[in-house]
Amino acid sequence: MPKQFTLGKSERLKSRKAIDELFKNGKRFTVSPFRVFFVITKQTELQFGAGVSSKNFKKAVDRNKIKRLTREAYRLQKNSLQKLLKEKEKGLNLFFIYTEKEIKEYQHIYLQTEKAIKKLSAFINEDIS
RNA sequence: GCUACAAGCCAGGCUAUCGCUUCUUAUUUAUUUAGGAGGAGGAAAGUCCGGACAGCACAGAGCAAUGCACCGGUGAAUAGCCGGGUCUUGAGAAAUCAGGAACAGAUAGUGCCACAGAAAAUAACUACCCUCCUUCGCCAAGGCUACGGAGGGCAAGGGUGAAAACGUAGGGUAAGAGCCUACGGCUUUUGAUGGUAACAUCAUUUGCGGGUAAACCUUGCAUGCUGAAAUGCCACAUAUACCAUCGCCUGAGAACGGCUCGUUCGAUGAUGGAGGGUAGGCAGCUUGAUUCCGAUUGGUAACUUUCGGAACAGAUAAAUGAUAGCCCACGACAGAAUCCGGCUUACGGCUUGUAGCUUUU
RNA sequence: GGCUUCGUAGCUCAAUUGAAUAGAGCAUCUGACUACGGAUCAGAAGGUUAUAGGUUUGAAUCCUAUCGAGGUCA
Repeated sequence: MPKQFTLGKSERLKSRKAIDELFKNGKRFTVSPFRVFFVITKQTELQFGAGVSSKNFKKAVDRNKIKRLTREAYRLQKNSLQKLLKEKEKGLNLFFIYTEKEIKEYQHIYLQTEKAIKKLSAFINEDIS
């Protein structure tokens, strides 16, 4: 039986080229602390990345903290997206950028990530129809 | 008890659940799953110094640029560290104690020193003194002499200023002056003694023409440049096309990565513009001048010799986390990116020592 | 990871080969003008020159360290 709540290397957005493409041509929307970039692809893969601007957070410790919290919230909630994509036979490239200037609590980040994922699944449904 | 400084140590722990990453064993071999082991710091930071390592260059010469500047030691090396000297600040009656020093040269040259002040640097001006001339005045008719002029003495005094041409005392003189003498201060030469040396002490000798070199500069010493986005290999991909300028051996330019000489190369050529393609993987990549502990050799010390033991991450959009519970001091500063040695800065707790203040006895 | 520039009134800038009260404009405050307000005129206040040391008789300026804000190199 495979694990559910994983976030391994293959599930992260790693290619520099793909990221450049995402910021150039991807769609975007904003949910409270995050600005979400995404692109719907033909490969059936869900790839995710997170980032924080060094202008908003000067200390590397703070940036790491936020990225970890974001990854954690995404990891526990990405299953619904994965299921949807399998049904529709599509892929998705995702990037979350933290835009607030203060560190929020995990609970808040968790809730906002949930909203973002709901919005994403709505976009996927529209794209198909 | 509080505060400051110095030294040393620690950098929350345990349990459960879900996760990340490296290595390894087994299973399967598109690779997945399971087990085991490991997984940020004292500053990982600032990038202020010094190296290792790598590439290019390495016939050489000159210029420039940058850095350093008391002595000795230490170490791979430094602007680090240790010890010493000199100067200096504070405390003290003193011995001494505790700091600080960018501590070569101002007699190689140039520049600058506001205001004030006569003058901020070859000493001029004023003032003073002597001789001569003129003669207002006085007069006992011999002379004396103000002011002024000429020549000479050049040197004390001149209220300022941060700073004014050694200080004090005496002699000397027409008036004066290190002009001379004594004491003191600084300085130059030579010698002796002590010390590896800086230097110290003593003797001898030469002087006493400000400050500023964190102004230019001079002297001595050192330095080739670049920096893991270095570099090597594999894979993939295209554009020997277009425009401008120069040039095709009477030579554009390139290399010697600051410049010049000089040397070598040099024609489907060079530079610039605009544009096209690729930005995947492996090595470099983590065990090395390594760090720590114990004993030991040498040394005042920094450090070091030998032996034994222990420890040491390796990511690549970038790994150490999240949630819940318990305990305590309720957790500060803060996240490796080629690797080491130092310095600097940020900061929680505990222990020890020193100093100060306060309270009680 | 490397290199490099800057920091002056609330704001935008001067003064940068060291020389004494650090200056200008806008904004602020007070007064005049007006029935009131604006504009205008007159005046005032506002600075530990980012911070801490040092050199110098004297530092915004020179030097060192720190803090902060940019820029740039594939």
